[in-house]
Amino acid sequence: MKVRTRFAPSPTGKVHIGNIRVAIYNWLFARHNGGEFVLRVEDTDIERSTPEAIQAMLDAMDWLGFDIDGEHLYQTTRQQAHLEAAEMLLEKGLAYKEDKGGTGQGECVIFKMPGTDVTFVDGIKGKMTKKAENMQDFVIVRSNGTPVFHLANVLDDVEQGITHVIRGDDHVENTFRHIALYEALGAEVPHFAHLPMIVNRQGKPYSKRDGDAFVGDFREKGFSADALFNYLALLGWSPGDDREVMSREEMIEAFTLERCQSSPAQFDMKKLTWMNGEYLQQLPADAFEALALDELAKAGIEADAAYKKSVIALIRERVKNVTEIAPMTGCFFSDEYEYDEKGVRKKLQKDGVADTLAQVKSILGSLEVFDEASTDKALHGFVEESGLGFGAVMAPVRLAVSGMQSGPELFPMLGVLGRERVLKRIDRTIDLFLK
RNA sequence: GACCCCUUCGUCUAGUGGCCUAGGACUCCAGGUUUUCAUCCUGGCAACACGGGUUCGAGUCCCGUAGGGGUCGCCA
Repeated sequence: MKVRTRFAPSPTGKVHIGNIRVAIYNWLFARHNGGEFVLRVEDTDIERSTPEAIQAMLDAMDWLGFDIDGEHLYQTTRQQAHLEAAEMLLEKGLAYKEDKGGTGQGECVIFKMPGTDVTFVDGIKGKMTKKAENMQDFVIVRSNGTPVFHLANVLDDVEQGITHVIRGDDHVENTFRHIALYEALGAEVPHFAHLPMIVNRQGKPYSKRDGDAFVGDFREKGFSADALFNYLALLGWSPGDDREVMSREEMIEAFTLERCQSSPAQFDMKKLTWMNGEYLQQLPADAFEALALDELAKAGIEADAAYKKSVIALIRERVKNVTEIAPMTGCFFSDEYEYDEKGVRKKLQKDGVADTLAQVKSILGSLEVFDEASTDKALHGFVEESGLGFGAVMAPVRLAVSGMQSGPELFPMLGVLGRERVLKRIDRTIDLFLK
């Protein structure tokens, strides 16, 4: 039988990374087995399942590059079928009506547990058993006539032909009940696998307070979808060798449930950041350029196209996250950059620096051609003649033309900035700090 | 409290009875490269929760203990 897995989110707001990780594992499992991966929108909570929330969820899936098979199933369209199934269970005596707890709200439909132990083999945790005496009957249709999650979920999984239900740890208890439901319904029981949860820095499950755990937040923070996908896939699963940065094809090829961890994993922003940098560095030069150009546009930076490209090439190797690009290149596009205070104190405001900068300015001003090679040669010459150390000359120059203590290599930077800017900035620096 | 589950470096993990004086990655630290910062290279710190078994031999199997998590809704 063809493997078919599903992702069944209730679109009640933002998509949590814990949920998306479950989707990733479902997707990897399906693809590894040449099967299908479908989506079901559990939108029965009318209050919170707004069109916007549904769209946000779909956007997140799309951004992460999920290819979803077939049509999406919206649970609200299935209510009739759910109710008919409940009716059938009632007729067969597998469920009964009762005003549970005597609330006066009217009668609800309650599923009768079969009175036998329930056992299943979890794809991750192994054999799981629950004794009959530890399980209770449960409501499947509310007294207001609407189906409850358990009924809807099971029926829809049957409808969609789901062969493997891979979901969060928090569903383990439900699974015992669901299996009883499948059997009462005369449906084939699928395989189950329960993934442990992701926990926060304190080792606790994510709560609303951990506002940084939504897919959209990572997107806004400049993480690449591929890096996030890869990182999340590795949070609780490993290919069994030392590979970490992996393509989707490699992950699909290596993925098995047996290799999934059965204990919770802690989310580590530092490692995600590292991985994001790896993905950025792996990018072909033109792809990186396009990305960077986009960032500059977002920051409202306008400049000559060729100039922008040469600036981008300068910072290419140092970027770990696209959001660093605009701040890092600020001094190339505007004279209004800030000076690093500490750098000014340590490198600029020292005896002789004014004189050094004046000499550098005159040397650079008299160059026939002004580019990386010529500035390199001229300033090295000056360092030797003057007997000053490299640092004593280069650090003030860097600070003068960029305001920063660190940054791209100095000579390429001078070449890109061009003579006019460089000379003007040296002048200004002397005026600002050395008079 | 009852029921279910989990437990290898700070973190993610490899490990399916001998290849483990426990390997990799992130982080951190030191050194090298670099005019500077970053990159890069080299090295370092750092773990089998605890206690009993089983076995010639246990991180690996069994039993306890401790700690952690999940569930116990006419939520999903």
